[in-house]
Amino acid sequence: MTVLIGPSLEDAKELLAAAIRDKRLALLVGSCVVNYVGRAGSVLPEGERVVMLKPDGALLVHQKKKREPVNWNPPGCEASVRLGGKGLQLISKRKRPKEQLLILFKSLELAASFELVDREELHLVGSERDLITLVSNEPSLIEPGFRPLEREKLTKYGMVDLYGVDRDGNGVAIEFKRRRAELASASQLKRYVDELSKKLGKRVRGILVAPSITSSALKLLNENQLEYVRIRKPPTYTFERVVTRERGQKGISEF
Amino acid sequence: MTVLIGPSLEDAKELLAAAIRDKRLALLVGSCVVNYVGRAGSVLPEGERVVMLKPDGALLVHQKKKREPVNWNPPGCEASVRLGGKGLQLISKRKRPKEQLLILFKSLELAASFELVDREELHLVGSERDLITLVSNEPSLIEPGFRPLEREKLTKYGMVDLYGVDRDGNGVAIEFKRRRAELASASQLKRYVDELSKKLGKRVRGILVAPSITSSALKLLNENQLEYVRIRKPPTYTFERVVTRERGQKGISEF
DNA sequence: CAATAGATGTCGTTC
DNA sequence: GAACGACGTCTATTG
Repeated sequence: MTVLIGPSLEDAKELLAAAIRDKRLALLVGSCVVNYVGRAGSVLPEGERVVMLKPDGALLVHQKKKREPVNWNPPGCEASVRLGGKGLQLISKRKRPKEQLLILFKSLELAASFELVDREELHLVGSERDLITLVSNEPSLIEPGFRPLEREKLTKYGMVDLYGVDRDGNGVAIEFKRRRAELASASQLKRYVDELSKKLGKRVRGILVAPSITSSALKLLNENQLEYVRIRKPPTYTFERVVTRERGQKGISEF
Repeated sequence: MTVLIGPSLEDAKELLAAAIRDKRLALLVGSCVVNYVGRAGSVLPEGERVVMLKPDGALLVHQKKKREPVNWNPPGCEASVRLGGKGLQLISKRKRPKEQLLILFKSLELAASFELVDREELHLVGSERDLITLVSNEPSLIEPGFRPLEREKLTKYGMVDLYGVDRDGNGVAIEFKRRRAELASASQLKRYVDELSKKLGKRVRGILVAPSITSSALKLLNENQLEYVRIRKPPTYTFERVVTRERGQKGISEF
């Protein structure tokens, strides 16, 4: 660990150069101008920000608000540092797509580098994948007689989360959402069902499984004879069926 | 600015408490365990990370790789700090949706807080909005005789980027993408066109405008009599038309 | 607040 | 590398 408080631009340059060379994480706090050109382009006039350069080449510029960096470059980029007449330049280049981020420091409050030791990875539960696994192992949660056949079934127009057959032998395409389903999800399901029923030459039902749904998404489902099954989030995991009636009215029946 | 190098947990707690109280940005580097519960849930065993607490309540936990924080809480959250038997606890709570992030520091290499002075905002060019403005001001870029009528036209199933009429009086719905158009964009356009033609009771053409398109997205367009117009990115801004032919063949003609 | 869609989205996975 | 979709997406905008 190296920490410089209120360093000169020269000293900060040395620290940065060493951090890049030794693949250490660098933190800079100071007044800078930021310039980006690539997929889009941006200018950020001078102000005080926090800059983080990671060993994998990721570069973040954070203002004092927001979760998102105001400017950045993703992992895999090459950083270099240069001392020019206008200040300390930190340049990060990306090959494909070609992008460049230039941070020009006018002054620095802090420059530090760290050898972060971290062999751990995040363990996350509650993703869409978990939901699909749950239903695959307990298909009756969807409806009695439902038999899953294929997970991530590839169609010409995208991948169906779960494909199977109902008790009558109809195809069933299921799209899962871990949060409230919106128009895009209903569109997505419709796209799969259209393609599958055409390809298989038989009736394919489409079911959207989500904890809740927007009214227009539900309407889109109704108008296309698609179905919605509500699943309550863990640890409850209750399933309900929203019955599609004529004229887009809806009703809920548990089973 | 306050900087503590290798501080005790007690000293770090004081610094953090003051930073929260005075709405200063805090930076912590040290060994910690991170626990999250909310929309999903996660556990991250002990390791060295960088933690950033912003004055707006945003909280970021960064590992040494990736652009994304491994855990976080968005702006608007309430942070508090506590010294327990197991270490220094930094707790961040969100009201809606209810979420909680707990960072438990075992040891610290650095604790610092800053009063960032920054009145500047990012100026970005090259977004989708810029593209729509360009075409609105120069409609012939789409085709001769195209007349834009409404931007962000609201339909029952979403907003059309640009709506207008062609030289024959047909409706024209245009969807813009600043990058390569994929299946979702084609679906989106189809959804708008289906709805608009039904509502208006007349033929409504659908045009997807993008710098490039995936083959399956183009096929979906073709199969639904939708069109694709290629636009080269700035500073070039050239338009080409990809002619939709029978049987999904494609051709390109400039004009 | 809900809904909708963009984003320099990023990231993982598969082909 | 291209395509496709999830993400604790985040963020802005509009009703």
